[in-house]
Amino acid sequence: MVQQVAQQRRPSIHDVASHAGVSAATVSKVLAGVTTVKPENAQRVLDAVELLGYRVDPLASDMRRAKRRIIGAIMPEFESEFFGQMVSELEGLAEQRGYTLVAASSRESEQREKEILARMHDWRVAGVVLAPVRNEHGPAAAFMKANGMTGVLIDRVLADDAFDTVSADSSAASAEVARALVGEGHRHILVVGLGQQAATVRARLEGFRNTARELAPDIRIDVVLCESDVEPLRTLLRDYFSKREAGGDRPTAVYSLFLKGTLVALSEFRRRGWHCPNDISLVGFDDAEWMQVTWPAIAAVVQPVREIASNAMEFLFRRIEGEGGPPRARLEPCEVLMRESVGSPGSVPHSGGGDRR
Amino acid sequence: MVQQVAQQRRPSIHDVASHAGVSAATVSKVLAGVTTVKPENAQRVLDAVELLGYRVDPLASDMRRAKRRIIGAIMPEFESEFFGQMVSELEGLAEQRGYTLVAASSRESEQREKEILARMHDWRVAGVVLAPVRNEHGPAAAFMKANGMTGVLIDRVLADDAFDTVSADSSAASAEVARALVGEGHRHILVVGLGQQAATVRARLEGFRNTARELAPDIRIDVVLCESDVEPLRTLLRDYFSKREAGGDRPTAVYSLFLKGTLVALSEFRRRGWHCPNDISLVGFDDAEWMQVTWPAIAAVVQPVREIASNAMEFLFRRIEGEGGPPRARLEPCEVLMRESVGSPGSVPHSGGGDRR
DNA sequence: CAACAACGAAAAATCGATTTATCGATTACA
DNA sequence: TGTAATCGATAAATCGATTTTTCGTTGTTG
Repeated sequence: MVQQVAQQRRPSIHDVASHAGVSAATVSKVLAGVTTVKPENAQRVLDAVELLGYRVDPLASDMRRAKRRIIGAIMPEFESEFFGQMVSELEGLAEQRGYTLVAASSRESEQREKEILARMHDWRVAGVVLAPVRNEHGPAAAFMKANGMTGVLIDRVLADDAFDTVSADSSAASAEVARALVGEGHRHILVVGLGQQAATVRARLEGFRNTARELAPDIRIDVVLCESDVEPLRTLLRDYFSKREAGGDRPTAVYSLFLKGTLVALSEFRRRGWHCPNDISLVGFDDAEWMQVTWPAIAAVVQPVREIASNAMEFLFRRIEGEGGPPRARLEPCEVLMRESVGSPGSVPHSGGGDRR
Repeated sequence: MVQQVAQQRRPSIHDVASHAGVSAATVSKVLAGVTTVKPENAQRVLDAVELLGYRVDPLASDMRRAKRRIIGAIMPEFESEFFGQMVSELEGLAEQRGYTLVAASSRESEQREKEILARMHDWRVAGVVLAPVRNEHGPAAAFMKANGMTGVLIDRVLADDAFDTVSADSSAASAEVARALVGEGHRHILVVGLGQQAATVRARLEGFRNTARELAPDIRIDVVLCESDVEPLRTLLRDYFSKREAGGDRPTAVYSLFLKGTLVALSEFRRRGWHCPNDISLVGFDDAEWMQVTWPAIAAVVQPVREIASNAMEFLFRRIEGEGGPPRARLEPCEVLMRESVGSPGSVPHSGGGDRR
């Protein structure tokens, strides 16, 4: 039985060694699974470990290695389902490999992002999973490059010349959204995005625009981008709709390229008393649990969080283990859930409930 | 200027020492702000630090202390807004004090919770902020006690004989919800909860029930609890409503004691084609961003995340600094946002939009 | 002028592990 | 029988800091 006494000082490897009547080196070897230890001694070590309730101090253990068994994860925020799930997945995957995940949030600030990265470098983490605030060309990625850090870039990123990247296939998903909206008969669509996420926004926008124009050359696509913060979008959107409504040529559908945009759009619809899909259709990039229980259920692009996480970790650990070769850029396919918020322009709403995944 | 060369090995304190022509001990003292160093030498040390771009290795630095400058945070999950915000807040507060926050998710498993705690103990964290899966009497808290760890319990917890606790004042908030619902004329209300969160659920339920009965002695309060998992709740709720509808005595309002319950309730309403608040009113414990943009906006109890986090950290650091005295149990007041999902039984919906906080 | 306090900095011990070098005992081989 | 190879285990070095101890100078005082 383990001796569960509330002792002030935890037993060290030397305590185990003296209890077992061997040296600390021998204890270390037994615990590392080295076979050149006499079975009898090994057993005595294991007994002493059991008796004292000894556990290796991961900090001390990591001291002697150049790379510590720590993976750093930097997310733009923790508040959203997407990044919450991402951290959760990454945590599990790191754990599986005997690593500890240390997660930090950059709070959508590139300045903070870099500071966190510097701190992770201080910790001599074995690798970093970075979901950059803006894109792969930010100061954080530059810092990683300059300091020879091992890392993977995810989410708001397309490809990089130094790091492996993993992200959702925004372009393909957007093309599918375009097919759906054009198929429903929409010929005037507003796309809402965050300009800051340059690469991703471009991919999503182009993927949508190209397919839409291909299917309906006469289509009109308006774009409202807000540069950095989300809050200005509220005003931008309000002004946009006021102008369009005055002109009598308002869009019949909105495609939001990011979650907060979907919320802002819904908020604006509610302010104007518009209902989906009768008054306007809505599709959002990024799914959330609530979207399927509202009236109407909101159509959304589901990002493959699990796949992104597992590929990112897979890539990362290969690099940690010294694998060379050019950086890989991986795109994971998304699922598009067409729910009740989408209908034909001026149609009656769909019947029946939302999907139940 | 800092020499930003991608060097293979980072400079150690000895490198700085030899560059400055002093001993490592002196470098350490200068960096710690000890004043017994000759100004001239101090300057040379600082110059060498600048030149080499030296930064202290936090792991090595922590080795010599009994408690490391690491705070562990254990949350039941990362996916929800509530715990996401919580981690974000805790991270900031730990950072302010020069500590690193290592967050882990127990994934609603007490088994995992204890394992994580053991790992944090291995790391010799200075303190732990634990949001237990169930309540303060779980194996995790017992482990902390048995090993003399410093910690604070938050959220699903009321009071403890060993640790400070900080949580939302569920009881008061529930009383306010009761006043609102009874005030609207509801006399048959269903309360939905998770039995596993014993203490919290009891506080929320009793707070609601006591006030409701006080205001309307003839009120009927049904309770549907599901023990551990959320999924069974879906079935329980379906059966409950089927039976009630058959009996012709279905409730006119639902109060969900936790977020997922609110989602399940909404999902069940949608399945039955019921609309809030005409067919039924709904209030949920725990607010989320989307609740104010839906039709109708969902009434909710807003937990004071920031206050819980800052009090928890405040308590924790006081204990880390050796403060004694009996454990404190702190309750933070909630805000109740009565939105459009609440109305009088059989009434027409409220006019106007949702709130814009 | 000898004795002693004060000061600043170097040397050494320490934290808790891992890894390399070393050492003694046994076995193998010439 | 003497030397070499092998085996198992220990001593010692190492990781990168902090903290305690020691030591050499200066400066002060009786």
